[in-house]
Amino acid sequence: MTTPTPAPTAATDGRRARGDATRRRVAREASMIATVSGLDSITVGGLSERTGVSKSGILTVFGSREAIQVAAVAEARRIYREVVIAPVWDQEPGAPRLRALLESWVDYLRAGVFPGGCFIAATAVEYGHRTGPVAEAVRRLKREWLDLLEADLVTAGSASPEDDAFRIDAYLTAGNTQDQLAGDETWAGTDRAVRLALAVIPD
Amino acid sequence: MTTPTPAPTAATDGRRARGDATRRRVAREASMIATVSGLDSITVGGLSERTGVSKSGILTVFGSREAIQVAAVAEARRIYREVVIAPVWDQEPGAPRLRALLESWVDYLRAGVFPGGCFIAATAVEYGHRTGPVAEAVRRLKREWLDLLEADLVTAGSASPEDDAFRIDAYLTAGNTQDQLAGDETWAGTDRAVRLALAVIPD
DNA sequence: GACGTAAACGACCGATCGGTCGTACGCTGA
DNA sequence: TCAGCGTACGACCGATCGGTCGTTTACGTC
Repeated sequence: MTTPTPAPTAATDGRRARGDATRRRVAREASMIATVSGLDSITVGGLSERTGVSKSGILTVFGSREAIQVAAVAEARRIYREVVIAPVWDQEPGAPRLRALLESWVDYLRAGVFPGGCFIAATAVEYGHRTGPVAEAVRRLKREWLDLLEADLVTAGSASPEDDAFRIDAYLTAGNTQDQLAGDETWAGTDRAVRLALAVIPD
Repeated sequence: MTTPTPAPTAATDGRRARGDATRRRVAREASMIATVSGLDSITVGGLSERTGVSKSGILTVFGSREAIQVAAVAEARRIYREVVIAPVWDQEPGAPRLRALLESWVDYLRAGVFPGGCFIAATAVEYGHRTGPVAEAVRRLKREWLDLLEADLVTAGSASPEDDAFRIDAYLTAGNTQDQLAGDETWAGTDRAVRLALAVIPD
């Protein structure tokens, strides 16, 4: 929040400083809603209530509801990279970084960064078979995550990196779902997921 | 309200034959919609268009939208038991039945029984952290499936049936999601899932 | 064949949806 | 200082949402 907006698309032009702040606030809230009720349940009126920005104010900045959904995915990606990936990126690539990544991921879940658990897990299923900009953004996000796992698995000397990335992702996703379903705070699902995922990593 | 609630287990009472037929037709269509767009996107108007039954006609039989969603889960469970489980139930319990179950599951996906892939995978995430009758029905369905796997894993002599049921379910769910995301008809995700799942089964 | 009741219908309700429009405010560069 | 543009607002729009109500249809029972 203190970073001087290294925004990917948003203009760093001083004239847009005010709008960018609103953009991010709304997009951030939208990403929160998405993990709880899905990207589809994002409504302009709902965002207006939560953020205090008027409906028309939100729509002047984003243009359409679909643009809000795309921005929500982008913001979730930004948060994900900041909270999960960045803290472990200085670790030695391969098995050590993978192990650190798993710990970081479970921390991110327990910290309640997103109120509805893992953003990717929540949206990948929902928009799996749809078309359009939102679906594409979701697809890209999931693909990016799997590629990240696979790259470090290659470095770690995995005999079948693609299979192993699939397995690790499957465990984490299933663990997240189980914890969401159970509703309790024991994190039994993610605990099991990380334990099984660690067994996949070579060495 | 004073909803008639024509019994959860469809009455065989002759007087209700007509209503039951409509009930099933609508519930079936609702379950199809749920796999594609989620249980939340079930609308009375949409069901009316697809089935030809009027909006008020649907609501006189079900009473409320929530009742339709619950019925959709129940109908999906019925279909699932009929298409996936029943055909392999005569197999020898344990490893043989588990292997047959995996093949049956992948057949059920490729046959396009549900247009949006696996019903359980689609709904478990969506209603994971909610409360109410619909969420409870979804939870029960998922629990039932995991228990089914675990029971046969115990018979098969698994050293840790709970872990192994978790792993098999995780693979299948992730495979389903991957195929939905890819959109192609190669079934690469479910192929991989079944292959990895088979490796989990003892013997 | 008459009767009773579940089933199905069309019309209609208030609420909310995404989105438009005209206007007012405030910051920035000239 | 002032013009210009990005930002934000309230009011309003047609469409659609879940649901209600009174009436009509169709079927099973006697």
